[in-house]
Amino acid sequence: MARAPRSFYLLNQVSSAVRLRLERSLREFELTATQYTVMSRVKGREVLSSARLARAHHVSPQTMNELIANLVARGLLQRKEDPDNRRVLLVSLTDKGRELLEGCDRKVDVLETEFFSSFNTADHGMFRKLLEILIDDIKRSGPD
Amino acid sequence: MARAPRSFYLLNQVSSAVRLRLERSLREFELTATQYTVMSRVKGREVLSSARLARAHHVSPQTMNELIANLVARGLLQRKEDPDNRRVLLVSLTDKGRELLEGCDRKVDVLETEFFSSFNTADHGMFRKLLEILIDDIKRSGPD
DNA sequence: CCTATATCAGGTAAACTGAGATGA
DNA sequence: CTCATCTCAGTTAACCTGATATAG
Repeated sequence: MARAPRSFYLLNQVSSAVRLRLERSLREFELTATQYTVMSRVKGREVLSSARLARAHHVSPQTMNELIANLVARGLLQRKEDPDNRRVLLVSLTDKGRELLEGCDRKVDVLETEFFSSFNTADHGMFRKLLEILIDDIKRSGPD
Repeated sequence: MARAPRSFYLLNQVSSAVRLRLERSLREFELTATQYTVMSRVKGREVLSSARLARAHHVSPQTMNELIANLVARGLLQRKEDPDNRRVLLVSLTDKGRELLEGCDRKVDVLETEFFSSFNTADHGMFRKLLEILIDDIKRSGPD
């Protein structure tokens, strides 16, 4: 009689499978899952600083800077001085970046639909609801 | 009206929060989350080869070998020839490894309980059930 | 002076590919 | 001969800490 696996273990199985599939899907765009996530976040907020992105992503400012520099070098992101604060460099998508991201999004939409295909509508709604409960708790109890 | 976030995004938020908390909890034992996962898997199966571990963990044999070599060097794992096949090195926990892992497990138990504290019993059961549905599907549709 | 932002330098763990040796 | 296992060597993306310069 084997003990029931940890919930952390189950969660990790699922999310590492997602990560693997995502990396594979994005390979044709020459984007890693991390880069895709960053670009998606930039798209959502329109303009924001590297430092803010770093906090949102829970990584050090150096790490985010490096990630962004790479995407800037590839012409997918651009940075320009915040008129309100010359110290701050606002990050945004270039046209090329926006176009690439749209291609990725279409492919990831398909991947996501496939991934949850064994869920019925109620299952999927419940899954999202439960994740949102956890996320709320994470934000309340310890964002940093 | 912002679009609802992707389910992949929600899942990633939760699992990266788990990862962060796990890394922090294990720091006192000088184990990374990956190393802890490997040791847990070794504990479960008692004896198995690096190659099998690599497949279970969806990483290349080289990566797993390196990971194991590190833990062997620290006296937490041991390898010895499979009597049935001298090419195969069976990996198992040392006494020191077993002891360390027990300490980790106790701490992770607490962490996990805290992490899911906003779930009631039904929520937690449902969450696990949904994850298990996804895992079954992953195993069926594309284990590799 | 202090804080936040950006950046330079250097380091690590965890992944990869490629190329080999060897036992079943 | 072939296949699986293990190992050596080299590379990468994504993280880290520490130290600095500067804008507000």
